[in-house]
Amino acid sequence: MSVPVPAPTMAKPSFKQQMLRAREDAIILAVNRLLAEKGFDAMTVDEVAAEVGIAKASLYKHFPSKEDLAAAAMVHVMGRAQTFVQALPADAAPLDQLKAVARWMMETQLAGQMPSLPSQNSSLRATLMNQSAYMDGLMTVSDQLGAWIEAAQAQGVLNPKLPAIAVLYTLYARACDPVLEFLKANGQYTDTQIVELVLATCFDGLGAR
Amino acid sequence: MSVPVPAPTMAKPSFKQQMLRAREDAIILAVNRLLAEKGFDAMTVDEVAAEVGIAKASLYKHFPSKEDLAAAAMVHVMGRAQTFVQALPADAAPLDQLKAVARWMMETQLAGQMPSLPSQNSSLRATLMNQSAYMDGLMTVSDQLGAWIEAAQAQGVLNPKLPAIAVLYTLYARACDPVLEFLKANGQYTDTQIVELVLATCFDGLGAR
DNA sequence: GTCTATAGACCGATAGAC
DNA sequence: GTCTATCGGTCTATAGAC
Repeated sequence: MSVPVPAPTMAKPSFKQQMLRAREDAIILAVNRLLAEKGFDAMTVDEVAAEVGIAKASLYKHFPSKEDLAAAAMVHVMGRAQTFVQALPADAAPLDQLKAVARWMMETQLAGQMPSLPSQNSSLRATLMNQSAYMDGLMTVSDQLGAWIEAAQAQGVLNPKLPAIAVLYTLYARACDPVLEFLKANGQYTDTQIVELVLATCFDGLGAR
Repeated sequence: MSVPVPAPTMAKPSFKQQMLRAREDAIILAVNRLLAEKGFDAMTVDEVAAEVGIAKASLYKHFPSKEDLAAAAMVHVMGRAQTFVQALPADAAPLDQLKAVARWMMETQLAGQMPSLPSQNSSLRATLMNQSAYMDGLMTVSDQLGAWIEAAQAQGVLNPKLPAIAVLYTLYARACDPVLEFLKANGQYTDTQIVELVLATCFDGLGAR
């Protein structure tokens, strides 16, 4: 005689698993914030634990090293970036799509939610490059941006003389543009004004039109 | 009976003083290089001593702390910047002066001679702000750049809608623009091409003209 | 009663200071 | 060349859920 048995592979997440997942999210959020605020080197693992409100040892149950903590935060923002890019209206002009992405990066940075890592740190680089979720997201986003860049250049609204790769890097660099923080510290502009100001200098340049 | 005595205040530097001065220059050069290569946090004092070829204790005879080492390097580049700005032909167009300064900053960065400090580090900030040589140089350069910015805007060759402070910050940001290192790592452009590329995007923008 | 997660002490290495 | 502080990472005793 057979009795119904829940299929193990389809079991809905247990309460415990949900808790673990929720805590992992909290950890990533805290790391994201601290990474944006003080950078990788200045961020200590003890700080992260304190911010989340758990013991340091518990952190290491989730992430095997500080590098993996940072990598998880990068995966998280990359996911958000991918979501943002995919949610853009497909029928908008390519140039507007690029501006929207640049705007999103700057807003994220001003909101203190853009983790920024030292690009020289090699162990960190290695950890990140092993995160396929990050690399996949980066490739997907870059491909989409690349397509928009070429389309905008074909339309003649983006300078066709600029190599697409240079345009791409210039857009990515908005995620860590120090001008934003300088203008914010200066105090006489709102976040919105700062974003529009830097967006204008990025696409229209400093020179008169 | 009186004998000739060298006046202490006018005495030419003794040999020992010259040696000290020379070594101090060597230290600053090494710090400058290491600071440009790996940043403040990753640079260790032992490395500096090893690079100069002196004992760590000797370093502390010259500079009381790691922060002061970094500050000395910043004073040094600020002096070089001041020299460069003052050596520009006084009769050139203001816009060209600004471009020349931006170009110099980018060339200096690409040459690995632009020390770059974490702007969040408060003890470092405090040490730097106490260095009047640095603050004076920064003020002098900023005043000169500000004058050129306003002149260029009055001539209508620089976008008059942009606040001068935003233009100034945008120029300063070229000293640590990550696009340079990205393009360099990319490998398909010479340093000169990279500088001209980024200079063009900075002044002309990404959009078509 | 068993099992797991936690808190917090602890260790080793490294780097700044003198 | 030594001292000390800090930080990444580990270990163990305990509390609490089931």
